[in-house]
Parts: sequence; C-alpha cells; structure tokens
Amino acid sequence: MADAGSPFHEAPHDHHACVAAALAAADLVCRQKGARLTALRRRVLELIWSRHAPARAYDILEQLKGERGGAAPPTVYRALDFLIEHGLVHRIESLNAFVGCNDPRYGHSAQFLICRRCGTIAELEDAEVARLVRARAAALGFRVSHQTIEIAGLCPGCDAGSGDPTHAA
Amino acid sequence: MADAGSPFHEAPHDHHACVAAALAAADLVCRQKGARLTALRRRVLELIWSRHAPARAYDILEQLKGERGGAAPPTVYRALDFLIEHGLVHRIESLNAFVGCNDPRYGHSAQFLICRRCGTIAELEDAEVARLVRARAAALGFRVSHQTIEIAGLCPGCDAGSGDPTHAA
DNA sequence: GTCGTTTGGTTATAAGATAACATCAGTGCG
DNA sequence: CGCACTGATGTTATCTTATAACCAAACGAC
Ligand SMILES: [Zn+2]
Ligand SMILES: [Zn+2]
Ligand SMILES: [Zn+2]
Ligand SMILES: [Zn+2]
Repeated sequence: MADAGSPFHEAPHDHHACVAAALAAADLVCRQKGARLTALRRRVLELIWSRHAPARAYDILEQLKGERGGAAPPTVYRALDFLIEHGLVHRIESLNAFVGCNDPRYGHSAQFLICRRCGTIAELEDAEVARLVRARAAALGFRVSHQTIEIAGLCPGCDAGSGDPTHAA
Repeated sequence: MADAGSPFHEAPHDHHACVAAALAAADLVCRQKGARLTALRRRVLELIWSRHAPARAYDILEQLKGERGGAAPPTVYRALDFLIEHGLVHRIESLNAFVGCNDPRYGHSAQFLICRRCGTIAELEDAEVARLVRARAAALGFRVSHQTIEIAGLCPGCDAGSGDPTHAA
C-alpha cells in the first residue's frame, strides 16, 4: 500500500477505516478507564477525525449546530476538554486547533509536522527527540511536564509540488 | 554575576542591564537592516523585556494607554509584527504571549522552557535539538520552515521549592 | 424511586486578533 | 515653499477563540 510506513496520509486512502479505527480505539480506552464516551463526545471526536488536518472548535460547533441545535461554544469546548484529558485528542497550539491522537492507548510526548500549504498534520512519537529535550532541560535543572513541539513546513507531496510545473500555483 | 551560565534569571539581578542590552542590540540590528525602530516599537520592546516572562498583548496595550492615550489593539499588534519580523521578539504559541529574543543578531531555531509556577521563560538555542528535529522530519520527506518548541515544567527555583517547606505554597 | 453526580443547554462575557479606512510624519523634488 | 509619495500610527468596528455562571436533564448507585 502507498503510505504504510508514513505518518502522512496525503494520497487518497480508505479514510473511513482511519475514522473507524480511531473511534474503536477511543471506545476501548474509555471502557478501560471507566470514562464515559457519550454520543456527543464521540461525535466531536469523529468530526475531528474527518480529515488529517487540525479541526477548529468553531468549525466543529457549526457542524453540531446543523445536526442537533442547542450547540454552543461550551458544548464543543467541554467535549474537547474530555477528549484531551483522556489523550484522544491533541491541541495544536500554533493553530488553535485540535487533532485526533494516533495512539491514545498511553500517554506520550508527541511531535507534529504541519504542512503550511495543504494543512495535513502528521503525529510523530519520536522517543529520541523527547529524550533529548528532557536531557537538555534537566541539564539546566528544569523539570519537564509537557512538550509542545509543532514543526511547520511542507509535507512530501507539497514539497515535491513546489517549483514543479505540474503543481505550481 | 549570579546566573552567568544559566538561561534562567530567577534570582534578583541587575535587570536594568538586561533591558538596556536588549534595546541596544535592537538599535544595532535595526540600524544594520535599515529598519525603523520607532519610539512606539522601542517602547513595546522595552515593555516586553520588563520581566523574564512572556508579555500578553493586552497587558502591553494597557501600559501604552496609560502612557499615551490613543492606543488600541492594532497599535500593539503592529508593533509586535515588526518586532517579530525582525527577530527581536518571539511569539509563545502555548501562552498567546510574547518574549524578547536573547540574541536577535541572526535567525535561529529556539526552544523555550516555561515555568508553569512562576512564569519565568528561558530561551535555548540548542543546535542539536534543532538538527535532530530537522533530521527526523527530513527522513519523512518533510521540509521544515519553522520549529515551535515550548517546554512546560518547573524551573530550578520552583522545582526545588516543591515539597520544600521553605517555599511551599 | 431517590439521591447525588455527571453531563449538557443556555446566556453572557472575556480574551486575543484583524480589517478597513483616516490621518500624520518624514522624504524627495520642482 | 508646495506638493506628492511613502511608511507609520490613530480610529472604529468586527472577527475569532475561549470561559464563567447558572440551570435542567440524564445517569448510576443504592
Ligand atoms: Zn485517513
Ligand atoms: Zn502539504
Ligand atoms: Zn533580567
Ligand atoms: Zn519557576
């Protein structure tokens, strides 16, 4: 298959399977933790997974309004709080947006590669990066509690397109 | 001096010297680039340097209002845009705030250590971290244009204070 | 069923950022 | 000087993002 080993999902793929897998993993994680993945929270998670790009809170809100009325900002933010707390969603600080976690089964220090052209985001879980950051901080007497690592640039597809007549703007 | 080798400035120190050095460096950088560090821009930079913690745009705005009237959000954000464009200030995405650059003489990939207790921020310029991130991205075909690396935790002073009766809250 | 807790609805507002247009200050030139 | 041009700032309005506070419904334990 095209993207088996890559964290990028640019090429057309069976995205329904991505969403189904994410929701199944969420169901499992919540069952194991005794957390309640309600219909609303599950739907918000599903909307976040609708694309491999970060979703903004007010875009989710617009979707919900169309589906069920009685949706307001707190509706979305409370669901996001739950999903983040249980590791099902990551907040992307540099975009004020939210993306589904690739592997919510345990806590981790992730890094994100964000294409500034097509918006695709890839989640890495590079232990060496996380460890080097912790080591550098520790050398200065700093105790790390959370790493925010968001790398902007061009994804493979968009980088190939730059300067390429077949893709140039 | 107390903190000669540390990026942290928690202990009392001659902070006036920090500010003076930052402003002098800014003057130099702007003169060399032909950029106009106007009184307003210089004052905003000075306010950002008032502490070794990120400054929020609307706090800067409140200061300016008290000093000169006729200050509104665009006043601050335009000054910030200028300062960021010329590398004099960094935006801290995870805080929606701004901090003076330690070394504005040339572009760089910085990392920030942010104390979640006292708010102190330290800017690192660790080439190895930046290089490892670039390497990991490159291995996936991703071309990096900007790294956002913001590490939350406890600075040396606050970490020592945790559980220590002499500092406990 | 009843109680207590969690979840979600509702209204209002806080916090952060930008768009659009007017005005002013400096610069160069006839 | 008078004028035009440019960059910087003033001004008003609006947009985006996020939270506070309070209430009602749903759920789970007993
Ligand atoms: Zn997919
Ligand atoms: Zn792309
Ligand atoms: Zn200082
Ligand atoms: Zn601290």
